[in-house]
Amino acid sequence: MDKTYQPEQIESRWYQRWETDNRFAPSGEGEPYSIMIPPPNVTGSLHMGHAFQVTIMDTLIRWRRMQGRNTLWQVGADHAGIATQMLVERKIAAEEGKTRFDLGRDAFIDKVWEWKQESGGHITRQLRRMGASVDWSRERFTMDDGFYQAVQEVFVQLFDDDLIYRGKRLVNWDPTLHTAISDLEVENRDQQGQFWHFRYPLADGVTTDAGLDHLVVATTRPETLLGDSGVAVNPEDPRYASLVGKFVTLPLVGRRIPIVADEHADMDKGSGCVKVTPAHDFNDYEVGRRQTLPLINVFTQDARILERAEAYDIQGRALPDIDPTLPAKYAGLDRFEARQQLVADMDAAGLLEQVETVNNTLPYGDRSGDVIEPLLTDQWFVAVEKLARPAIEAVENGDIQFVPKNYENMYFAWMRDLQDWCISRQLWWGHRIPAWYDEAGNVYVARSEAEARDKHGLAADVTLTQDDDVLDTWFSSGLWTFGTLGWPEKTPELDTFHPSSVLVTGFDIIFFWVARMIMLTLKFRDEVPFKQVYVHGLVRDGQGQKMSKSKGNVLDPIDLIDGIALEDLVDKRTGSLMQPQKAKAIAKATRDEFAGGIEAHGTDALRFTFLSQATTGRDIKFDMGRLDGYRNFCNKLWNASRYVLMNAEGEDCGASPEGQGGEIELSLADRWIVSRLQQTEAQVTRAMEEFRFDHASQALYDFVWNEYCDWYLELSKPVMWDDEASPAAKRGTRRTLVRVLEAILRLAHPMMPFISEEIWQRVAPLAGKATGEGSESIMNQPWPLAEEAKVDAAATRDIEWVKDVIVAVRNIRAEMNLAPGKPLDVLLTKGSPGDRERLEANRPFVAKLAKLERIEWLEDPEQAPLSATQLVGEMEVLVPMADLIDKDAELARLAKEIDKQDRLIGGIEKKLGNESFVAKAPEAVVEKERGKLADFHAARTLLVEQRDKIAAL
RNA sequence: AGGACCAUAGCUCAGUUGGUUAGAGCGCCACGUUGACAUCGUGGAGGUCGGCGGUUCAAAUCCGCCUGGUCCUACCA
Repeated sequence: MDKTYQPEQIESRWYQRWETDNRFAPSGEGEPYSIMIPPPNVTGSLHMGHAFQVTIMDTLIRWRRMQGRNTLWQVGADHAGIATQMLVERKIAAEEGKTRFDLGRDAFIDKVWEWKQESGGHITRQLRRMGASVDWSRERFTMDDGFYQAVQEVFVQLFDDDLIYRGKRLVNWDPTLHTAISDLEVENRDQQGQFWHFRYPLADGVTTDAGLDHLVVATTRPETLLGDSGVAVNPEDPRYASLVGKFVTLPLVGRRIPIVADEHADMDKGSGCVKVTPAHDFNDYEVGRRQTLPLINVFTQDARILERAEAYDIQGRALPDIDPTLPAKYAGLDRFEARQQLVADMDAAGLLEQVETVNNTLPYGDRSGDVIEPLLTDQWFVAVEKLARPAIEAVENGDIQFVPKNYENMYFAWMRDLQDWCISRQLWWGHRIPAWYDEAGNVYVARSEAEARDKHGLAADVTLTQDDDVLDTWFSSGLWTFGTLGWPEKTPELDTFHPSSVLVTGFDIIFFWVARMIMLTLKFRDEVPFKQVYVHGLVRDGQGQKMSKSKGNVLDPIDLIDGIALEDLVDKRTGSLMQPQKAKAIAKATRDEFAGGIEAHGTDALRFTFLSQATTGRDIKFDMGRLDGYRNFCNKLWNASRYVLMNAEGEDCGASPEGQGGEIELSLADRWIVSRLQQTEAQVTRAMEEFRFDHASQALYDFVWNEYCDWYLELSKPVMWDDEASPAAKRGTRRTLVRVLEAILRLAHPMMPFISEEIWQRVAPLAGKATGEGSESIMNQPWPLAEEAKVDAAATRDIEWVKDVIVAVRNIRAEMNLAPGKPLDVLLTKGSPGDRERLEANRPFVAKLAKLERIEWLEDPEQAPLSATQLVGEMEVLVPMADLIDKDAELARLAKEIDKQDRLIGGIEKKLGNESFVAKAPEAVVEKERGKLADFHAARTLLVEQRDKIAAL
């Protein structure tokens, strides 16, 4: 083995080997356990969030596989409609200077598939680098033929059950992408805006109670004035009661529009009058519905002003009686240009009463970054109410459990207030909606054109045209858990692996994805998609900032694994910025934070870092310090293994149960470490069951470093290196060294798959685990099971005593400034017979680890020479110090120590002096306090004696 | 406006059902290269657990209020 741990040399090799050996596929034996990967965008690349999520899933899968479960980790990718289409559009614009319209639908879709072929492998290669033990043979894509069949089936059935309908509705329209988007894809951003107060003249010579000939309405969106179809006042508002039913003349347009009473108008805001534009505002849409006002659309799909308005009733029927005339000067103007022009015109007409500056929020499309426009369009919707009810119940009754549980509230809150889901998108890349129209505009929904004709008895000469729209990406990913397993076919995989065991996901897509999966799966499978949802937090940078390209604080998991030079990192972060002026600041921040670039840490260290930071549901601030620390941990494990192999390879390790070479004798240390191993196994298993990966990793780390390496390996040296140790003792220690290490590796494997496999291959044969020509892998070894019978409380107490004595001597060395390597003589006194037995049983260990030349009992404590002292229980450890003591320094130190004991004693005496404490606290607690008091007193007495001795010098 | 979560050492975080001399890693200080590891070893310094009040024999832990931070939902005509 190399002297230092070199992750890059072992990681790629092992992953290939596992894959070739087909170790990721389900075993076909044992209780099923399955995880469906949240499908990443097919053209995307792996970011820190993926890496974190993949680590958790892989740890669960490897752990369950070792437990003998029949595990399936289903892998695949999402076609990601909008994101992918935008990407390819940008690409062809850059490379060929063309738009998708230049190419046409079919040619454009071919381009997208080409791009998928080219770049689709990127993220799968990165998943391999993370060590993800997914079953590649079952890889799926949401645009596969089979998956498309599932999507169609669901659409048609929902339509037949009246759960899908088509209608002209107000939707969130993205004027850049020319498509509807769902509420969830809208991002609300705070802005400073203006608030214009306009005068709307009253028609027919009517005046207000105050004698004015106009009403004042205010708006942040003057351009929508063109589409106003009424003015609302509150029904309770006495100021305007007489005006309800009268009309105003819409300025600049000249349309007569009614004054209606509606609770939407707030008496306390502004004038109490509000303009109503049902075709361009969601609230006004509702007012329009209640008051049967016409919907007057004045925008094109680019959000430019129409030449002639389009008027509809709430059912979407055209209203030919409404005069569609709009002032010609606005036609074709962009909404923001129109706004300026309109305000200027209102001002010129003397109708602008006031302009205020206000803070408001504006809706932005999360993909395009453009301001979203509520626009009246024909769209397909899922009626969610009926689907939501069982989905809520499934969580209420525990069929689905969220971990951590508080996300259930978030889920309920959203599900209780669900709007119908707009599923059509005016895109080309996606699942085309299986609906056909005849020339009269009648719609036929079916699995194919042929089926549509058949179902509705349409003659062959009737021309049918398929709907141009595609489905929301989340519609197809909502079928992920069963669509990947072959539904609508009846497959054995569906029977075996559905419902899946646990969904591992971020809280940000509970609404987008989790909720919709639950609804659709319950509807079509009549069972839940997964039994548990483990919700993890967001991976943020070291300062707690969200990682984003525009902030230039993104870390690439692959760079943490392989390392990256500073200049390359700077280039990566400052290249292709939307706002190039930020490049300088980003470059500086990067140089400051990563002066030497980023070293290679390896996948195992990265995974371990994620796991150690994976506390329940909280966001994690990614800590480079911990990454370094866990890389060091890998190195520690590596070197501990080198030590073990050095001592065990080619030797008799007592591998066979009978012992190959004869008797086996286990030392105290051997029994102790085996005992602690059982406890660690139980701890790690329990933590995994509770999804507490931080506790699991911590327990392993502590055991390996602080017990196995720091103590056990040191305690093994006297046996391994001492010629006087018996062959049976050497055999016992070798056997323990090897077996405990072998168990450690299995315990570590789900968290650190590569290093554990690499070392295990060398260690397993020595531990009696035959590997048959290297065909075995740690992946398929049994998960370590704690054996209660091997827990040895007496050995633990004895080792604690040995450690205490050694630490006492080390303390004295440090306090007295004695060189760590200088051999010392030590006296023990005031001990019990038990102390003497322990010393005799462990003398070589104490001597070796504390670097002592001699250890002697002092029968008469009164005879003690001037010494530095430490207490181990009742027993005193003395290091004679005659000439070496700095009297003043030592007196000062002792005074401080005595002071500390006094404080402790004072605290406990106060407690014990409190009658209600003694009366009400449990007996055990009181006893414990008494015990502590005695210990503190003993320590104090010793310190005082020592002080008096030194003072007398 | 409503709700959720968070506040513990310089930094990143643990701390089950109230009872610990409040922990870990990194960083810091001192000392140390003879045989697994300087990606290391030994020892150490560093915290009135955001503030105030309450419940209790006992509060980092339970309750209330306040402050600061993050996020979600809604509203802003």
